[in-house]
Amino acid sequence: MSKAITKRADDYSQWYNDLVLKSGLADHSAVRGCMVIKPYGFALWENMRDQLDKMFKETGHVNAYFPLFVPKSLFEAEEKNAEGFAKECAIVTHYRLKNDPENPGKLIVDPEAKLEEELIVRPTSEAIIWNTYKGWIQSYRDLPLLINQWANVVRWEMRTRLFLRTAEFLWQEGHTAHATKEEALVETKKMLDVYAEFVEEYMALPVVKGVKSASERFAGAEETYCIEALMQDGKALQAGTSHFLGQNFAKAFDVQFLTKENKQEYVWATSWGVSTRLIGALIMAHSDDLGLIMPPKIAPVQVVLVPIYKGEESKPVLDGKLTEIVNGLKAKGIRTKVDDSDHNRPGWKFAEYEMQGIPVRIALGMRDMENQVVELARRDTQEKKSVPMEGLTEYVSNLLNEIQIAIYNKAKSFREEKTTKVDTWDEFEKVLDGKAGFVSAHWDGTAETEELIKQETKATIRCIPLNNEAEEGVCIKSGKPSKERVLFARAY
RNA sequence: CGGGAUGUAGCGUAGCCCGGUUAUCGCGCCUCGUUUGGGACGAGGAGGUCGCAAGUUCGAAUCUUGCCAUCCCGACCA
Repeated sequence: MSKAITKRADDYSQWYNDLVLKSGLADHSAVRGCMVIKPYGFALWENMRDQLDKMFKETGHVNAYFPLFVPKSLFEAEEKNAEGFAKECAIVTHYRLKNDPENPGKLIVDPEAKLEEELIVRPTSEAIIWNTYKGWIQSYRDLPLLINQWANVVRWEMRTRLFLRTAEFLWQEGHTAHATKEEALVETKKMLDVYAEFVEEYMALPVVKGVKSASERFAGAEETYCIEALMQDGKALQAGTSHFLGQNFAKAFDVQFLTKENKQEYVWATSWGVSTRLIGALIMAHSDDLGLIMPPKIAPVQVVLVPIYKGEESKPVLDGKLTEIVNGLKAKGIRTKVDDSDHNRPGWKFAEYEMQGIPVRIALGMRDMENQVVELARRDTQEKKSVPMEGLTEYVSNLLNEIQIAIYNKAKSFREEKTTKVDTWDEFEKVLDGKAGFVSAHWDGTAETEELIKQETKATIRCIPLNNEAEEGVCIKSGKPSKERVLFARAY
């Protein structure tokens, strides 16, 4: 019975959904718009989280934790931020249930237990954090304050999608305070670089670093930097953001410090975050019709070993050899799994671990024992070959690195092939509807034109790339002059 | 919240139009045995408020009404 799933443009959503469910990363939950992250999916998230955490610490940040609930009065303090999130908040209004007098055995919300002030379940933590920072910052000596938190947040989206847009999701959010604008800007860009490095090096996913147009900016930010990735259906995905918040939150929460010169000044702020959405990006960018493809550096299991028994007497022989191989791999820090269960046959196991995207599979049978080889299959290219047992650990270790690079290069050439420069409106529409992907085009810089383009084509400005070259041109829509190209795409 | 579709076992489904035995089939699950180089085979077995509620009827998975949920398309978004 085949579990194969097909990736076609017209049912990409279905393909994606099947992949998430069948690979064992996550399940739909009983709660609307939420998901259950299963152990395999969580192991992946832990690997990503640990690596990011390490990178945050290397750049001088420390972790802390702030409350889930934000009193409404704090939430509304920074007006733009509050307005931006107002339409997607879960709100706690009561604190007690009681027995339903009309319905024995059932509970109702106790109307007596209404909160005087509603609590907002954080959709992001700027408000509660800046309210706290107010008490922590008095002097320039308290700065910079470089704090990150790993947390869950809730955004009551109309439409949800596994990993990409769930009502509750896991993320990290960094919130920093600085004495000067320049320093805060450096921090904003530094963290964008950290994200780009993580996503490219560890997730093998090339990204475009850029800055958002005003209308795509984070609510309450002066400038939003982002990394944008391209999925296999030609749609773009925002993979991470880093915001320069100016003094907006400092002013809203009255966070001032005394400078060396004994002057009161408002602090400068940044915030930055990535979420479990990155897992969605990983799935959509690398997978094929056989299932997931995990980049070795973050794969929960890097090598799976499958013995192929033949008769009772083969078991101790093969098990012994497998233990030896596994010990060698483990000594090199390689994450392994041995599947010696006898209720599934080898063919079943092969298909199953391909679905899970385990980068390397080693099969060992009596035939191999005679020849002192193993059968080694790599997930990304589906190549199979016999490799001598002698020097196997070294071979596998090198292969994992090679696979990591190969996956990245594949995704990168895909993106390059799907990035098109266009100079006319006709061409613009044609590319979006046919080839899709990123479209690099001139834009007059106005929100009106941006909105018009969005209305007519559903394409948005993903970003203004940071490494952009100055180039004189005319806007594809309005014909007005433009100094640089921006990146358009349809997006998730 | 607008437009469309769908709810039958863990999953996928037949039956519904035209009401009538014990609700169909496949996968998965459990037991025993034989197997194991690409998703094994045989025998036996467990598992169901047919989304919920009300109505019509001698009788409802099937007809009617209301509600709920899910998915897809819009608006919104990490």
